[in-house]
Formats: sequence, C-alpha cells, structure tokens
Amino acid sequence: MGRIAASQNGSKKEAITSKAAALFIRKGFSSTSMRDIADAIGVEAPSLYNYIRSKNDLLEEVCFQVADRYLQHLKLVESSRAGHLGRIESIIRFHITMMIQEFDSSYLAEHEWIHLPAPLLADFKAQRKNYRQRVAAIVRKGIDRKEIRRIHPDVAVHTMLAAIQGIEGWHRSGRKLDPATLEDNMVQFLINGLKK
Amino acid sequence: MGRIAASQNGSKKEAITSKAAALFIRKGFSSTSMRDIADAIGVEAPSLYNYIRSKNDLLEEVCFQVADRYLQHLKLVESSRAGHLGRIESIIRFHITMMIQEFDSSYLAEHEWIHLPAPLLADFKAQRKNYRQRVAAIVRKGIDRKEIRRIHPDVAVHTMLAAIQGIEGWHRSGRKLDPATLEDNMVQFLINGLKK
DNA sequence: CCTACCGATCGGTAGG
DNA sequence: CCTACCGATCGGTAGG
Repeated sequence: MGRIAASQNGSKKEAITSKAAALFIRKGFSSTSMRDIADAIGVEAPSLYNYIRSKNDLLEEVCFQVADRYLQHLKLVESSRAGHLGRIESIIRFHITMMIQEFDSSYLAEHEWIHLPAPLLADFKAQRKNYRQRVAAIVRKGIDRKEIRRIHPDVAVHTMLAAIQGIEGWHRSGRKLDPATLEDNMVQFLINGLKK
Repeated sequence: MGRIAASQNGSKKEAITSKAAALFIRKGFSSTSMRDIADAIGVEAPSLYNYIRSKNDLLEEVCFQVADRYLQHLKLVESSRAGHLGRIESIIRFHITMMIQEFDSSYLAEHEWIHLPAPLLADFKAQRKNYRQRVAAIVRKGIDRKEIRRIHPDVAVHTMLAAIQGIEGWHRSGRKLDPATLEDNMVQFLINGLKK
C-alpha cells in the first residue's frame, strides 16, 4: 500500500499544484480561493488539505522549484568554455524557453513570489539577487574582454530579463506568434543591443 | 461653501487614491483591504466612502488616467517631424520617465488592471492593444525606410516596453542607481538593438 | 474524500 | 467623520 499510495498522492499533489498555478496566473494569488482551486479539480475545498498543508505551500513549491532550475542552468553556463556574449545568449535563450514551455510556474516565480510568507520571502529575494549578480558578472567580463559594448552591467541584466519576463503579457493575451519567431527576434534584438 | 468643499473633497480624494496606489503596489490589489487604506490615511474604513464609490473605483481612476497620458504623448510623436528611430526613442524615453516619476500609477496601470471590473476591463485591453499597434506601425515604417533593422515589429514593441515596465522590480528592491544612468543605459541598449 | 463548521476578515451600508 | 453592523467569503479544522 505504501508505495502505490505515495505515488498516487504525488500525482494528485502535482495536479493540484498545476491547477493552482494556472489560477494564480489568471486571477492573482490573493484573488484565488481554495474553493476556486477545489472547483477546478472537482472536489470540495477541505479535501485539498489531504495533499497540501496550506495555500502558501502551493506558491512556495512552485517558486523555489523554478528558481532552482534557473540556478542549475546558470552553473552550467558558468563552467562552459563559451565566450561571454555566447554565455549571455545561452541565458537569454534559456529564459525565453522557460517562459514559453514552463509558462505557468515561470510566471509565478517572477510575479507572485511577493506573497510568500515571511521567512521564505527573504530567502527567495536573496536567491534572486545572487542570480542576477552572477549574470551581471558575466556581462562585466564581456565588457572587459571587448566582446560586449560598454554598458552598466546591472542595467543590461535588468533590461534583458525584464523583456523576457514580459512574455507573459504576450502569452496571456493569446497572441498567435510561433515560439521560434518570438525567440529568434528577441534574441536578435537583445544580443544586437549588447554587441560591440 | 460649495467651491471650497469641492476642492477639499478633490484633494482628499487624491490623497486616498495616492495612498491606495502605494498599497496596491506593495501588497497587490486583492491583498489590500479598505481597512489598510483607511489606516494609512488615519480614518476608519467607512469614512472612505464619502470620497470614493468603491475599491474598484480607485483602480479604475488610476489605470485610465495613466493610459490617457501615454496616448497623448503618442499622438504628439505621431504628428512630429522626427525620423522613425527618433520617434521610437522618444517613446522609450517617455515610458522610462513615467516609470520613474509616476511610478505608482504606471505600475498599477501595467500590472493590476487585470482586477478592473467586467466592462472596463475590455475597454482597457482594447486601448492597450491599440496603443501597441500604433507603436508597432512606427517600427514597421522605420524598417521600410531602412532606419531600423529588420525585426518583427510586434516583438520589438513588446521587448522594449516589457523591459521598461520591469523597472518596477528595480524600484521596488530599492536599487540606488540614479535615474539618468538608468535611462541612458537602457535607451542605448534598446536603440542599439534596433539600429541598422 | 465528505459535511459541518470555526473565527477572521472582507467590501460596503445605515444612521447619525 | 464615526459606531455599529450586514451578508459573503476567506483559509483552515474536526470528525468521520
């Protein structure tokens, strides 16, 4: 019983998390009630608590999972042998891909983490700051090595990441632009803005 | 009595709107209660209803006021004699200035309009779409006249406006970067990405 | 997984 | 501008 029950609980929890993520995006975290989530799943609200501990739990899970995936990719890039502009392009492409393929969780990790409860909020902010500083360090080195034009590294990082985050607005309004065109044009725009 | 009372009501309403805007930004629209707003002003919640009709009213006011300011500027740009890249630069600078100087309302008009009640939501979305299409038309003409590099106009518009919107994250985290440096570096980055 | 229900809090109204 | 209060809804618990 143990193993099967555990795996059933796992998939049920995933189903709840994914439905919740979709609702958090559409209506915002605070405007989404546990009743809304329960309705979407087809159960009564109290039944959700067999799988999750709290509403905040749902948000926490999504936010930290996504943050970790970005960090893993950054580590890969940092230890690669690519040039600095190439590293930045790899990061840009990864962010775009995540935003398109893992839209729901990426959006939440980017826009709804403000609602994380007190101790986790500080953790998340620190992780975020650390990530951006490491990307900015790559830009700085690229400038030193004359691969990237002179620009304030923090402004550069902010500009490119914000542009990519904003894909959510695109996605939400149901634009019918194929992902490859979106990615190629955006990468071209941003890399060209950085190139010497 | 009429005139004075009217002007007092006006300024009081402005005070409420501005406090509300600040709270909507910090906590989100749904997480901000009328009690929160009343506390910030120093009155009891029911007293607010002498000046505003509803919570949605506060949001509506801010969103449409800001949208109108952007539209007015766009009209100026459209009827100017500047080149197309110059027009885009003017739009970029206006957006950045608004984001820095009118941060609270700009943020709300950009991120919290989803909470507008039913009939207004559609209006707002239509206005937004129209605005972006007109900016994209400028990009398209710039490409035709070889002032701007070949790029998907919608992607270009989205990328630059999203990058600017994202200044809020910057602002919120209390980065100490002077506005001029931010503006100059971001404009350089974006215009360079578009230039031939 | 349900019914029944809790205390808290919500936006807003009545009446002064 | 207040007190007093409304009906609705919230996240979550008890108990089965």
